[in-house]
Amino acid sequence: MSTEPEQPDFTDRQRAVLDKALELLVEGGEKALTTAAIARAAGCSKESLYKWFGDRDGLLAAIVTRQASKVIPGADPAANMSEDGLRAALEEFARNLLETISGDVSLALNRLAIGQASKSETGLGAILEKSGRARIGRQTTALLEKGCTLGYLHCEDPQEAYSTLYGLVVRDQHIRMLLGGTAQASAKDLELAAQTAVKQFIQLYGAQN
Amino acid sequence: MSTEPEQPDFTDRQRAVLDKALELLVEGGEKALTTAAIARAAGCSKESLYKWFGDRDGLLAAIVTRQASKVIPGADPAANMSEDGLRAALEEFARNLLETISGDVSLALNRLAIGQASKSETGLGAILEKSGRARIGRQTTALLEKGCTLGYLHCEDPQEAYSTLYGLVVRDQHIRMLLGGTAQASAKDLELAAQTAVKQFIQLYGAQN
DNA sequence: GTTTTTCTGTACCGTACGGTACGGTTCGGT
DNA sequence: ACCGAACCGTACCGTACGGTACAGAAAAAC
Repeated sequence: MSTEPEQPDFTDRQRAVLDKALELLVEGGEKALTTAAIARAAGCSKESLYKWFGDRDGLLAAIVTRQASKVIPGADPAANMSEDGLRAALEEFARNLLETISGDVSLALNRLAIGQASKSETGLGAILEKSGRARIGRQTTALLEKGCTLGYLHCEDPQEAYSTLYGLVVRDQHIRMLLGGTAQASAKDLELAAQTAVKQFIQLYGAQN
Repeated sequence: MSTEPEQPDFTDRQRAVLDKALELLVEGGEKALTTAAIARAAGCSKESLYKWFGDRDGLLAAIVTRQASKVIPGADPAANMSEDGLRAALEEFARNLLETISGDVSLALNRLAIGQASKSETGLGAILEKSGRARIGRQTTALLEKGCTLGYLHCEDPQEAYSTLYGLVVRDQHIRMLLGGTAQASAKDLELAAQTAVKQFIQLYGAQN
């Protein structure tokens, strides 16, 4: 755990293979993600898969890592912004979050990581957590802090505030979708949900507190 | 879907087998839940398993159904209660919810259902949803409605309010734990989290709104 | 006590999958 | 033109698991 050269970079070819594998995963679940199927779909040999990724677990980890590395940086902290700017940024965060967690790719990856959670110490969940959720979390937490220093928000612990915001936005949608329930409805509903969540958040953490 | 004779009742023996199977599931994940292992642990033959439950999917469904049937009714709607009584009831709901979702059994069952979500139309997720989450949801929604009629709360849509309460209570704890992250901390933190969530909820939906 | 049903334990079958071996091919380097 | 590395395709191996068959014990029926 001390010195990890940690070569998370793959060849273009390997990345393409991982993308193909992810495609398979999305449309067939984990059971469809056999080494043979991946090799066939990606047009490579099983031997190459094992040479590149070690074993099946390594392959799964690579898939998750690769996708997690794709998360876009998102909007900047915005040097000086208005109160409405903050609200807009929060609403965009909420919209993005809802869109992301209801996406096929996100659902497939989360299902995969959750399925592996009990066995095998590869820790896909940790990868998802660190590369995906935590990163966007840190970003938004910084945004909240900014809102605090600008006097728009009043919170003692930005971490805590972020957690609350997350809860207000996601509610039980994520677990519902993971369990296979009907996907989040139209973009209209999504927009409305985002607005409602942010309104409630500001009601809790707004400056008039 | 119209007429479901639906014989969810099993022999005592069969129930014992299902409990043993659940035990296996909890401590080993789905991969440990082989028919042979269940038969060995429960002291019955594989043939009996197939006779009683059809096939493996039927067995899994039976496990989930059985456990879902165990959810305790919880506190009554409480005929006439004080405002503090409402708050106490809400806090108890929050505590119970956090305790439940962080329990080994709940995590194992949710992981199982999520893992099966992509394939096989057995719909374990639907069973969990209907028997577990929805039931307690309806109950608490009724509680919120009561709070409204008593004038303690001010909400247009109790369903919506319940959803918000859920989000405030659970935040991202559930998905974090499903992904394998460290379990919820001490009972002290749990109590504090419940109180905070209810306080925020009342701030949003309290009568002074 | 005999018969019939239900159960256990074990052995068995087919299949699917993870992982490996190997011959043949492509391709860049020199 | 030649060499060697990387790679493809396929065949192969071992194993694990879902599901079935069967023989004998237990127990219930009569």
